Amino acid sequence: MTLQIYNTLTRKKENFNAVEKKKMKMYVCGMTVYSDAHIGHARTYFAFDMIRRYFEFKGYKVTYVQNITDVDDKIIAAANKEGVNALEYSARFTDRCLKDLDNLGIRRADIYPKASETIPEMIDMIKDIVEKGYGYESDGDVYFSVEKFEDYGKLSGQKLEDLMSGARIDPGENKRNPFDFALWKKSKPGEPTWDSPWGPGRPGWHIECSTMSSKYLGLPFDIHGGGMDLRFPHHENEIAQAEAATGGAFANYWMHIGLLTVNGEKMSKSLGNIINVKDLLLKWDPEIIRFFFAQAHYRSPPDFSEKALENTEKGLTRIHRLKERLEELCKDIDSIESIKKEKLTDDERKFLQIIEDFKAKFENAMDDDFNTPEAVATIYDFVNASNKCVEDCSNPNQNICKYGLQTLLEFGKILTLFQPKKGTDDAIFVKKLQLLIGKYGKETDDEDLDNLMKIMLTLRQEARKRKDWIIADNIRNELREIGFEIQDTADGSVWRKI
RNA sequence: GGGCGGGUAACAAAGUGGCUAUGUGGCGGACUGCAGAUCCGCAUACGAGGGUUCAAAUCCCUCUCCGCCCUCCA
Repeated sequence: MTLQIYNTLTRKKENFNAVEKKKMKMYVCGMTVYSDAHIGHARTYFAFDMIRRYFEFKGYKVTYVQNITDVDDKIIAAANKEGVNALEYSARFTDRCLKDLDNLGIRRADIYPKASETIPEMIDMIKDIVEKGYGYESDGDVYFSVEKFEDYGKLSGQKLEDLMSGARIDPGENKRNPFDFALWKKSKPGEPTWDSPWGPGRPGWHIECSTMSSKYLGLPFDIHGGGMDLRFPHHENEIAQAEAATGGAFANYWMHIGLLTVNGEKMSKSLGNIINVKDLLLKWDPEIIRFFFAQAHYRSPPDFSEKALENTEKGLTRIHRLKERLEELCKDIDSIESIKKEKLTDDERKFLQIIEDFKAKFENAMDDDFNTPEAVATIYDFVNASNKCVEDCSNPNQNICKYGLQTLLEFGKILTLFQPKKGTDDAIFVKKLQLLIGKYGKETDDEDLDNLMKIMLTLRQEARKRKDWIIADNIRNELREIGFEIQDTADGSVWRKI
């Protein structure tokens, strides 16, 4: 199956055809940097990270550009309130926002162009637009004339007259049509200002994306994306500007990410329910948050809640358990030897088939417009089938286990799973274990986690032998409290960090 | 008013003209000293009404309800 993408422009799923063979060039509208990154940003950039990863998996060389809007009304307002320079202010938040997303485990784009560093190119594009008759100057401002651009409305599926009927926008004294939008804004006191053929001023919002995308990717490029909210007017205007200026096509596929809600409500400043990434990370493992995103299709609006994260965590743990189980089963081998089918037992052949099914189904799901919920379901199918298989075989073939593990890791990586955890400090666990061991009358200054756990489990095993279930259960509970889960199996007790 | 997208079991969330989605939760069983993990089994679905079809939750029509966008927003 070939990769299909739902294109907002045509409102259909289309086969993906790259502009340049085996390359994928993607531009995503980035953050306006005047406050910390929130979970809505996270959801959108998770989606594009996943999309980029899947293209890489498919063998594409990806160029991913995500702009930083660092010149904007809200930034200026916030900076003025604090009495600092607007560009310094936005530089500070650029750093903070990108770090928030780093901490969430979302991989960075390849290029983060800033509006403030692309002004000359924007002025050039505005000049082209005006020269070709699509823009006009009006008292130091420059506007785009939507009536001149025949295709205006093609992305959002609206005609100009439709827009007019429900218009609630300010006509604007200098505009010829209420839907005309600013390409260049005349300088006002207290604002960052650049010189231009129309006098001092600053760029309008929409022009930066038309300019930066074409500057870094060339036209046309493959995918242009952003949050659902940007479809109109932002993306509509971007198309108008770029295609008016160049006369050619802009982006081939438009992708829009469904907006996240919080406890069933739209997330907004006025409702006061904005959840910052920083705050969320205080309580939740980033992998759980990312996996929560993966469980909803990128075009649907997921509803965020603590309950949802709790459920996500439980499911994710099952996947991790299988991963650990397979790791244990194939720990003696470094790499897979070629698997000779004719030499396999029935059970082994069955396991191999489970893995092959998993591969086919996972890729099919992802090829179908990045259907991550279905892809996740194939992971669970794989988990269930593997668990059963491993249980049925007394001594599973290590090569096949390794093959299954590698497949799981490879697909997990596309969904951003299994990233190395950030320095969990063992020292605190060591300390707690030493104390617990002391409580049961043994002293140790051993600082090796495995050794300490071995001591604890031996203590418990002795209690179990003399059927002292109270001590045995206490030890199990106390270990759980300090972060270790104990399971008694036929081959003895095993532990894992919670 | 215009545009877009939805209504699936307790909840979340895919899919689809006939074949178990999946996860969390619930019930029963195996295993266990108990628990946990794991496995097996069970229950609860496709907003309403028409139509097409051998067969529709899936296609068509009508109705209804919900969300988002049309103002800054990922």
